[in-house]
Formats: sequence, structure tokens, C-alpha cells
Amino acid sequence: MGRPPCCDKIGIKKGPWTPEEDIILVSYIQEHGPGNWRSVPTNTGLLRCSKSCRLRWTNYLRPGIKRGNFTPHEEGMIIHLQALLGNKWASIASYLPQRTDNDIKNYWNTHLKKKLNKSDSDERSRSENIALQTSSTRNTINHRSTYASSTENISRLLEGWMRASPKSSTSTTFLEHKMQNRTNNFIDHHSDQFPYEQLQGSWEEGHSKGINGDDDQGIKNSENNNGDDVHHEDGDHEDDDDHNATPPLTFIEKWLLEETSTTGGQMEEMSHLMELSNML
DNA sequence: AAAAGGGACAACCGCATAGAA
DNA sequence: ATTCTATGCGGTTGTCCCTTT
Repeated sequence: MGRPPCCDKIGIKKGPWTPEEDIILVSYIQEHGPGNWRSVPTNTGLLRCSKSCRLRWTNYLRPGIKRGNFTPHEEGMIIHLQALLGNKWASIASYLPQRTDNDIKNYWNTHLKKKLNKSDSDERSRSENIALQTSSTRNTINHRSTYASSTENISRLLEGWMRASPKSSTSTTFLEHKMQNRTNNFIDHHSDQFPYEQLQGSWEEGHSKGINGDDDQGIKNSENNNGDDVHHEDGDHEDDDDHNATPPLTFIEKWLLEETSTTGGQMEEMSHLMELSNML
């Protein structure tokens, strides 16, 4: 027998999210923390199904998400990990905590697959080495990062929305209770930045008790079950901050962390990786 | 300047799985 | 032990925007 839909399809809105919806969702999550997605549409008045809310949050609104072009290093990591793990985007994303699985998947499908195919056809024998050399460990900063981080997006979005509609025309109960104070505070106190750091801090404090643990990162890490969150969303830092981070690391994690901070010895590590992949 | 095509990204769909009842 | 529900994941599609003709 077929499973019933995750939510009542009647009256469910689909398609792109509006700034208003984003704000409602963010405000709600700041208040209650991520998780219990089923209750989100009900409690916020959003005409979205729970899955849609979760996806919007994890792929776009969640703090710590880095948007924009992938750095050569990130690219290299994706290539390595894809070779190692296959299309396990969530697992791969767990090594790139600032990127979402959706982002990585899209990037792979639109950029890397072609790139690798091309280099494959160009010179089959050397392609992998070339890819490695060109894509990874050149820790040059990619200055072509053209589109804004989610923080910046939402900041702009909030400002724009507040200007455009000082009184929300679609106030929900939740919105009525929360929006005025909250959004004003957001903008007043952080004129140039939406306070995701604050938001993140608040729920990490408030929800470290469990909700957050089995949400996005938790699940993603579960496949590489090390019992720890090696990668924490940590703003704009590159992964090397994670060096100080933590406990038992798998070989892959060690390698990735080391690779982040060093540019040498990569090929040696790569061969280790290959050995490992053969074992898997 | 306008139209067409292609690329990039956001979002949806359906299946799998874990946990609760 | 079984059924049901909620959530997560990967594949796919839809839409917007940019480039080319």
C-alpha cells in the first residue's frame, strides 16, 4: 500500500519561497529550533509542507551556509570524495559543512562532471592527476564569489521586505506575535548583517540538548559515525579551524583536515585514499 | 534590440529508513 | 513483531538569468 503524503496536498503552496515566508520560517526556528518539521506549517501558518520547510531551511536559510563559487580546494575535496563515496551527497557534505548536499550535488552535476569528462577525453591517463593538481590545494582564494552568502541574502531580503511592506499583508498568528519585534530588532541591531551568528548561538545553546543533534549535520555525520560533529558551522572560516576541533577522526577526515592546512604531500595522501577506497 | 539556447540553482518527488506506538 | 509516522536522501524537474546569434 502506498504511503500517505507527508502532508495534505490541498492548499499547499509550491514553488519559490518568498521573503515573507523565509522570515516567518527563520523567526520560528529561532524561537523553537530546527526539528519537528511537521508542526512548522501549522504553527507558523505557512502554506508549505513540512518537507519543503525543512529543505528551505537546510539548503538556504540555515546559518553557516557558504554560498558562491566553490574554491579549488572544495572542488578537489568533492572530486576525491565522490570518487571515494559515490553519489553520497549528504556524506560528502558532512566534510564540507558550509555547503549543502544540494549545493554539492548541483555543483557536481553542472560543473565537475563535465570537467572530469572533458579532461578524461583529453588525456585519459593523466586526467586524474591533472584534476588533482588544478583543483585542489591551490589555496588561492577564489575572488569570483559573486553571489551573496545566505546571511547577506536574508539581510537584504529583510530590509527590502520591510521597506516594501511595512505591514505584512499576510500576517499569521505567529507572525503577528513575532515579526514586529523580531525583525525590527534584527535590522536595528545588525544594520549590515542578519544576525545568524546570534541565531545560531541561540539555538545551539537552547537546542544542543537534542533537536539539533539529529538534524542536518547529525544525520549527515551518522554515516561516518564518529560520534562527533567534526564540522561545526563556523561562519566564514575555512576548514582549518577545525583542526582544534575534535576527537576521533577517521582517516578520511584526518586527511581532509590536513589537506586543508597543507599543500604538500597531497599525492601521497591520495594514494592512501585510493588504498582505502579499494578496501571499501 | 530581440529571440533562442544553455547553464545554474532552487525546489519537488518518491523512496528508504529510523523510531515511536 | 508489526504498523505507522516523520525525516533524510538522491534523482529529477522547473524556472530564472545570462550569453550568443
